[in-house]
Amino acid sequence: MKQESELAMDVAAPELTKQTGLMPCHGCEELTCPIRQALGEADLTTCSNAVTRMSARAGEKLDVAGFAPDTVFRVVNGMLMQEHVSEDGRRHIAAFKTNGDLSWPLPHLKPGDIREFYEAVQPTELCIISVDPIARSAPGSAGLLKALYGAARDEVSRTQSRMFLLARSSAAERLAGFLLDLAERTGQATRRGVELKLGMRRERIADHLGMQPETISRVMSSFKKAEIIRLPRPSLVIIPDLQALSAIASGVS
Amino acid sequence: MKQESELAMDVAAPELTKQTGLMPCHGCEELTCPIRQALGEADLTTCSNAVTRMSARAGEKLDVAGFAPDTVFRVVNGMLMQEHVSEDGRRHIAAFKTNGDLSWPLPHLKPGDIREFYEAVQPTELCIISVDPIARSAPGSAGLLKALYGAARDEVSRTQSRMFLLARSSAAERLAGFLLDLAERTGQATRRGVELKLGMRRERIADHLGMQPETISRVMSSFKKAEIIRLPRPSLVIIPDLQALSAIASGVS
DNA sequence: CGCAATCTTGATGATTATCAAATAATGTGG
DNA sequence: CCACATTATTTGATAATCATCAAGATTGCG
Repeated sequence: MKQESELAMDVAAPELTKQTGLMPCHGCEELTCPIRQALGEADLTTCSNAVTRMSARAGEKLDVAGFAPDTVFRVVNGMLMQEHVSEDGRRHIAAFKTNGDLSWPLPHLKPGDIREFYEAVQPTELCIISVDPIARSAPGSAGLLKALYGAARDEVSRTQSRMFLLARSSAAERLAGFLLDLAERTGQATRRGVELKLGMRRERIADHLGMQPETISRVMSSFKKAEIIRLPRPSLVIIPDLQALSAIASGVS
Repeated sequence: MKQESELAMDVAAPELTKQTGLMPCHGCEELTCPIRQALGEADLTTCSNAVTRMSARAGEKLDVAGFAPDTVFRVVNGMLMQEHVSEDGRRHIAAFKTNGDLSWPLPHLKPGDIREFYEAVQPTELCIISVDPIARSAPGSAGLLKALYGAARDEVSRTQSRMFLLARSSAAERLAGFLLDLAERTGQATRRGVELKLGMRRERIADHLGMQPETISRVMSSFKKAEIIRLPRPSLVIIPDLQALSAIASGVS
């Protein structure tokens, strides 16, 4: 059950690069971003260091320990893994965050608690947002808080669904659910079916689903044999029939 | 793995009783309640049906399906289980909510989705709150949203810790963690140690931890034999040394 | 006190983890 | 672009953990 502790944690001193310019969100086209919406054009200069836009190359890690508790991350594009690691090296990936997703750093509570990291699966751009200064000064602050509250509520719902999955679903159900989730978010519809590029290794999928990489591999093979998916390469999944996968995910054995 | 579907779901048409009086929070002493704080004394009459106080007897169930998406529950006292049930009867208890805890109803998404119920473990009083009308009209609305946002963020953290537990911990670790959590929230310090009254059956603990009741029983027995706990009755746990339990919870095997 | 529900314990089975190769994919320098 | 080294994935054999089934033992309640 225990995993080897990767003590060489290899957290790249965030080589994330600050965006040029000090006016946050100025000229940003992300219209679904709650911060962009709350900051009227007029106020783009008022809290110049409340928002930092960064980019991360595939594989880069960001140690979240130093961030204030009012911080929110927003993934602009690409994909970020939200990783939780315990003292003894056990690992769980709480979420794969993509386009427009928000993420809240886990507060560091007692010693012996889990630590949080973010790691880019693909080249990723993200914004690191300090909520407090914006909420204090910006005119659209009420709307900002409302939007953030709604987003946090949505996150609660998602994590609760995932708790159910982790508590009460079989290996096949978990993997089917994961593939469906990713397919909805990043899949490309083709004439063969939905094509899904897995940017992460089996080990990371296992960490997300509370399993071992060998089990991921075995279930993948079983799906392939049952022609639920095609698997031209380990990192490319083609789903001819989403409903078939969906049936497996919801436990129609 | 599948559990028998309890089709006779036995959801008592909420026999919850509306509190007398239409002025929400009037005279309410719950000073930690974010709504109570946001509603100035002056405005207690403005949104008279935004808050409903109810009480539930032990075992009563509340089907949450009818509530608007801006609803929040707040447990005043007692204990409420937040249950998630799938079509085929598999069940997960997302949380045991106690004093002052907030809970947000899970939105009902697609068919085949999990359904949510709340069930009182003990006699419980709770407030059912419609956020929108208060947020629109009350003067302390900014503070309300901020408090709710903070509470939702905390809930995200808790559920993420629980995901880690469900994904990566053994049966003994899960149960130890559960007993610690309850002990902190409802335990009574005595000279023998922390005394913990379990108001729920083994089956419900199992539903919370993603296990079977027999396994709960076995792990309990093993704790008893190792003198980590004493168990005078099935529903009474005495923890002489919280740290011993804590060590088990964090995987010091 | 006696019944019904709950809990405990034992025996067995299913699922998934672990260990160990073998195979396949990916990247690199010539 | 190819051969090779490296890393990731797959597959097989076996073990551990937890679930399931089936009695008993307790508990709590009327």
